Amino acid sequence: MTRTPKISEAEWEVMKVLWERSPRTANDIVDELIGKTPWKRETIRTLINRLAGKKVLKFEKKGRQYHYSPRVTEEECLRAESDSFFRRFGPSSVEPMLAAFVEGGHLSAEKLAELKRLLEEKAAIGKQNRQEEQTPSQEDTTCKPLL
Amino acid sequence: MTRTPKISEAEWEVMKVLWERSPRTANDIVDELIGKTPWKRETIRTLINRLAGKKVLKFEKKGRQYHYSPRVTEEECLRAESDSFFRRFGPSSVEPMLAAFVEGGHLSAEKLAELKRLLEEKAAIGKQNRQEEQTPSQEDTTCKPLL
DNA sequence: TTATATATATTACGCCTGTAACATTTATGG
DNA sequence: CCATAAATGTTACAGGCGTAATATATATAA
Repeated sequence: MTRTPKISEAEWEVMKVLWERSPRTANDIVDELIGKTPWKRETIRTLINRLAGKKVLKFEKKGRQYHYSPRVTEEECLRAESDSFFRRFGPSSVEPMLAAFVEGGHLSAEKLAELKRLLEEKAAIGKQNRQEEQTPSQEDTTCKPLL
Repeated sequence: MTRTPKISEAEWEVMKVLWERSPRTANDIVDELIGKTPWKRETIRTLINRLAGKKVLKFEKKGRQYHYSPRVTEEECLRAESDSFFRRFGPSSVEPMLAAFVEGGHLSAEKLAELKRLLEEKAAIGKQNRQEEQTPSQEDTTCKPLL
């Protein structure tokens, strides 16, 4: 899928259970989300249908019921959300954002180390690119032009 | 302001011009946004009014016109957005997010260094907190319970 | 074969958002 | 004092989202 359609907040919860494991029947999804959320079965069904409508889920009929699977990966969706966040709030947003993450205390020391490593790695690539006049280095993973 | 109300994407553009400089008259805001956006004057007026309705702008009447100022800082709004992003996408989102930022190539080497420093700093504080058994350290800025 | 259970499909409804048009008030120049 | 311009205020309207209720189709048990 080239461009991931907008997945709303509630819909995202549905996607999460499917990313975790799929294919799954509607009831299976419903059962998992009841208990995790305050939603009625019908609400969850609506979300599933909307996702299917957006073509972000695929399904095949097995007897009387459908088995759903994601048609987009969590990675690409997260990527799209990140890009969107960035477009929306601008470069100056990154630092407060990261600060919020870190201060939220949700990040383990390992995660922190990992992020630091990521930054170092990217800094190195950046430097290299600057000398070599823009070698795109790997498959271009960019999604779409800003705005 | 304890809790920043939701500021929509279009509204955010209005806030940006006010954060840049304020107070400003409605026309001043309009003039700046026409040219930067495809919006009609009326549209921008609507956005201003909605923001005022949300009490996120304050204004004082000077003669025939109002002079608007933000009632919330960009920092606290960004903070709220970051928290929300994080709640929504979970801890596993942070790395892809940061990766997207970095790979987007929007970040200068300086910014990268700054982020790294931030991480180091927070890692140190984290370590300290862990020994001291969770000092909550500052006013609780959390927004609302998850779901 | 038919009633029942169970799965899916259709419809609802109010709020928020993007995007304006139209209406009203008011300061100011004549 | 009054008309006009310029500012503000009111209303609109469709599409997305949260949150369901209701209706329909269908497999299976009796």
